[in-house]
Amino acid sequence: MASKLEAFTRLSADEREALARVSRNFRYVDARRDLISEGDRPRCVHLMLEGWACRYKQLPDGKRQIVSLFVPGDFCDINGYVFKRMDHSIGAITRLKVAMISPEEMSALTAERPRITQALFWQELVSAAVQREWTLNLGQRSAYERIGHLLIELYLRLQAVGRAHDGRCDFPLTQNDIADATGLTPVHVNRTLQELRRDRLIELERKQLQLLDLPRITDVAMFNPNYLHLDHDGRHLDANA
Amino acid sequence: MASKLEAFTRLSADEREALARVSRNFRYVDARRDLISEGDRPRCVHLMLEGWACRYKQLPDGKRQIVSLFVPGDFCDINGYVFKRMDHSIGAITRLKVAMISPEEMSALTAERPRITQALFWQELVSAAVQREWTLNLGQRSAYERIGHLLIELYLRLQAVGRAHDGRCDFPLTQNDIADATGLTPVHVNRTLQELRRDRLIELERKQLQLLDLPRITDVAMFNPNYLHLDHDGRHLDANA
DNA sequence: CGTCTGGTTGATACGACTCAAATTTGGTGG
DNA sequence: CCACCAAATTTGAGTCGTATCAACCAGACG
Repeated sequence: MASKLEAFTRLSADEREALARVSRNFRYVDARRDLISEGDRPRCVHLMLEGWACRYKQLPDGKRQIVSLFVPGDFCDINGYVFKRMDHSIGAITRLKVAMISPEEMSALTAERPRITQALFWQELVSAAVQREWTLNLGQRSAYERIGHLLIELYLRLQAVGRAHDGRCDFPLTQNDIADATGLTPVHVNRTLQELRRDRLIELERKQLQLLDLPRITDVAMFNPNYLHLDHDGRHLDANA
Repeated sequence: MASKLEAFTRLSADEREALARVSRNFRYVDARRDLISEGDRPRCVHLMLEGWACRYKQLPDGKRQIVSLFVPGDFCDINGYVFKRMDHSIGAITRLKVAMISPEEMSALTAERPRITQALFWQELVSAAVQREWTLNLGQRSAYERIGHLLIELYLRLQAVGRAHDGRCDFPLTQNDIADATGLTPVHVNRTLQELRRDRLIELERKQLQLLDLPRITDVAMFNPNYLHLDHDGRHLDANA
């Protein structure tokens, strides 16, 4: 498992071993199944080992909003178990391999390992920054920009964990999922994707995304990578420095 | 200062005293001034003592999105100083009285005071939950519901710190601010507020908001207070229990 | 093969935006 | 206390982006 934590700071052999140990207790979840649902009592932290998931909220009238996406290496709800009840659901986009980490294991993992603690903390802060950027995305960008922005973000996040190269990456979201994440209708997502293709900015088929011109799409989607904090501000924690 | 922390757990005299001490180093900020701007290097935690502020992000084309609002008792960017650069700005809505707390003071405040640490942590988690709800708000609700939702949220948050009663509270946002927070145009906000007034759901003038029928507006805005976690899950930390 | 899910197309409707101007409010200085 | 100015709110007319509804199509799968 190429933990995302390595994107923040290089870990020592011991730290890596501890992470691997905690990941040994995993399970598989079918695509389109909930890992945990709104109203449930949270019991453990999930670490995504394989596949994509999403956090979503639903309205009484049936409308659904995907509020976050999780890709391999992401922890979800590190602190979730502090609340008595989930105020949202976590659903599998694809078939999933996830580690289940109990609060006790979590404490054991972080005790005496400040670099891991710090890296987890870091990831939480980045998640919050991403959530703010999504707010901006939904509030101020057009459909075209919004979808472009989403594609770039996911590409860069996958790249940070070694799962994207040369503008190419897996992209298992259906147009319906994209609609739920961007606050658009599936029909309009379809037409907008066609526009992006026509403009030679992307190719997207068979769950494979290719960004054809990263500088240009970055520009038209007004994508500013600041918020991902990928510039390794955490280097000073490098175990091998 | 009626600290918002008291909304989560009752504090002991010592804890309250420590908070008061740390609040002694405050400054005033004029309305419409930035407390800190995107790109700046964060240097301290801010605690809102008086007045309202917002967190916002701006796009190259000039569009602006308010991504969070801060009311008295809120800490902003408790962990902000972990990042090298701010990925957003904090602006004063009204004239502001804010405590400036250095990272060192922050450590001193929390060291040996687990209830304060816990309460701060709690507030961060609630902020994240609010951010997710805003994502839902922007993505799935109509203008009418969206504005209604915002009004209810702020009313309840103010109520939690003793600044709202009987459906009434201060509401210093201009229609322009509401527009920036809801992703609508000021003109449309104006018309939608008129609708809410016509439907006898709210009164809003001279920066005073009155919710005329909380059950009904809660229903039409599909407001579910879960996400604010106001149900005192943190009671077990009560210093006086 | 039929069925299902995901993707595509067309026609039409409507919610929210734009632009421009008028009006009201609140603050400031004479 | 009034005159003035800037900021905030309101109104009107016209447009546009996105939603809606309803088919239809393609590939995957049992």
